[in-house]
Amino acid sequence: MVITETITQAIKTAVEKAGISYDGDLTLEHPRELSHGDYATNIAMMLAKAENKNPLELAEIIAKNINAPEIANIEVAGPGFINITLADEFYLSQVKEIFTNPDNYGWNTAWQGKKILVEHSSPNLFKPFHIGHMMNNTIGESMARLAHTSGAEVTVVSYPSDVSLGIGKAVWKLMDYGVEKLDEFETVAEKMAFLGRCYAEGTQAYDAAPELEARVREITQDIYEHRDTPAYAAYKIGRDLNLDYFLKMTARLGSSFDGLIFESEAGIAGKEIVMNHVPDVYTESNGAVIYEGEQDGLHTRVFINKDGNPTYEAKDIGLLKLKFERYQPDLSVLVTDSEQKEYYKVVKTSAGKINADWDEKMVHKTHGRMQFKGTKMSSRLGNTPLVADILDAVVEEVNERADGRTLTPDEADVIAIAAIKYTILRTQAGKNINFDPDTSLSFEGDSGPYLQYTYARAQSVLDKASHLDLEPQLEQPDGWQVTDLERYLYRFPEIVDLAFRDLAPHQVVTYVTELAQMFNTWYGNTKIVDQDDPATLYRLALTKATGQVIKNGLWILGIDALEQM
RNA sequence: CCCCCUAUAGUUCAAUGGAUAGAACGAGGGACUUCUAAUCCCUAAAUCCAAGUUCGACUCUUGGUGGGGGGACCA
Repeated sequence: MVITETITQAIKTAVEKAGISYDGDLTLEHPRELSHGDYATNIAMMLAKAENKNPLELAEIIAKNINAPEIANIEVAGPGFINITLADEFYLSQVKEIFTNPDNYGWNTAWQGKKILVEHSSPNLFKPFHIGHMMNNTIGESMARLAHTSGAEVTVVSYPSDVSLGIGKAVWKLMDYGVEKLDEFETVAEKMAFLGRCYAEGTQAYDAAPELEARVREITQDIYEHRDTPAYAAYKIGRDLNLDYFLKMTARLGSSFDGLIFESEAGIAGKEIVMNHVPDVYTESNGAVIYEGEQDGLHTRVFINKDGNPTYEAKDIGLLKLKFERYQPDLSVLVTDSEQKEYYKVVKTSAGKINADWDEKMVHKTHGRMQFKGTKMSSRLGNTPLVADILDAVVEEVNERADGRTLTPDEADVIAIAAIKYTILRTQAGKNINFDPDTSLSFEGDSGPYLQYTYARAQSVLDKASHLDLEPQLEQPDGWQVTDLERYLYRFPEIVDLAFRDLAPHQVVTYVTELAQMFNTWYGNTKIVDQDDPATLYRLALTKATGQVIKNGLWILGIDALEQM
């Protein structure tokens, strides 16, 4: 049985023995201070009023009746907390767990046999891959990995925007420059930057010159209908370049996709569904088909415009259908920018009236924005930092900091990505991040590289021990003083479970950072490898266990651990 | 005008309604002949304002103020 359940049961039994009937929930938490114990419950304070007793006295009575082999000590403290300290054998048993199943330590089976679908990193082909996409990718990838820890079968999809008026504008600009201009750029990144410029400049030109509208609409239609025209040919070139670049870039960041669902596919499916549900779900208004969100406390949105074309809303309905048909998920997670929050509520609510699963089995998670010193970025204006540029800059910074070490280009890349991902994931998803490339990216203290460094440091210790023929041993030596590490390691599965339930990677960040700090402090005042000290072997076990938990935590964050740095 | 989100050290972030609000950066002071100093130790420094609920509030409620997002044919 999981330790939290064991203790919860022991407390419930104790409450019963104290002659109190109570079958509500009770909170079991880790006290902020390790000196207060490993778990604490506020049950006495909660019951005191109803029982008309002093909370401290009540706590004493309950505490006396709590009994479990895993518990070493129970104390009543503060306003009526019952503090529980676990037994040395329990800590040891958990370190053994880590050794038994290292690569899956922390995972559980709550969703075994079920399917979870995650959609993230959906690009707009022709728009550059900028920092906002990186936020989405980082957060989405981590949520997908959290889903994996639950034992579920996880499928990851992306939903590229391959048709839109905006793309028509970009293609117009591309043709205006001449498609052959693409050949002037050597690297793919430069070609991408150029296409991004076409998108921004095409939009500007369109806004400034109304006479362009007819031509742009024609191009857009060429794309929709795959007409054999120069515009469609130009579009194909740009689209394929972008898609290829997108897949390579996300792979570099550590993501892969099991499937792509294109906006053009979803549009066709969506229009049909929406039309089939007029007037029971959607209604006609001013020539358009809308959903009246006011009936649900939301706002009205247009699903099919007066030209008969599906808007993004209808496309999202089509997307839902395709997702549920193709993958039959028990839970479908969508990760987008928070600007789509209110919008998606309308889509989701209306979708639920067509198929209840589309609402009930669907979770929309949003992430905040990167704000650059208060300036909202806008990819449309083309002044947004591109992921490629940011990575280059950070890699350069990493190499400067390497300070005598030899880093391979891959290692520098992995460290740079860790630094960026950490800044994104440390904050609760949904909140905006104030990003200043000069100061936000840290390589010291709370940072991705700090975690990587701590892991590498642990490996280095193990390495040294190994050369001395010293191997970790799972046995607490006589007179062993339990360390903070042991009292923290066993919490990892709890943290992972909590983080999955809320799809909140930042909880993993916080935990792994604290664990790393504990390890480094321990490292600082303990000589781990000491041939004359028999406790060395158990210290090596702790070192190995800690490294493993850091590595597993980093995996959830989508950050690679380095064996040395 | 309406709806949603948000406000914590100088800065960037933590804190299932609990005990003395934690880290990191920056500032000041220390620690490498010893397992990796991208590290560690010490010091100073914070809950937007006003009411309310509660044994107990950064957390919940109401009203302000500042910031962000959204509000019919963009995505």
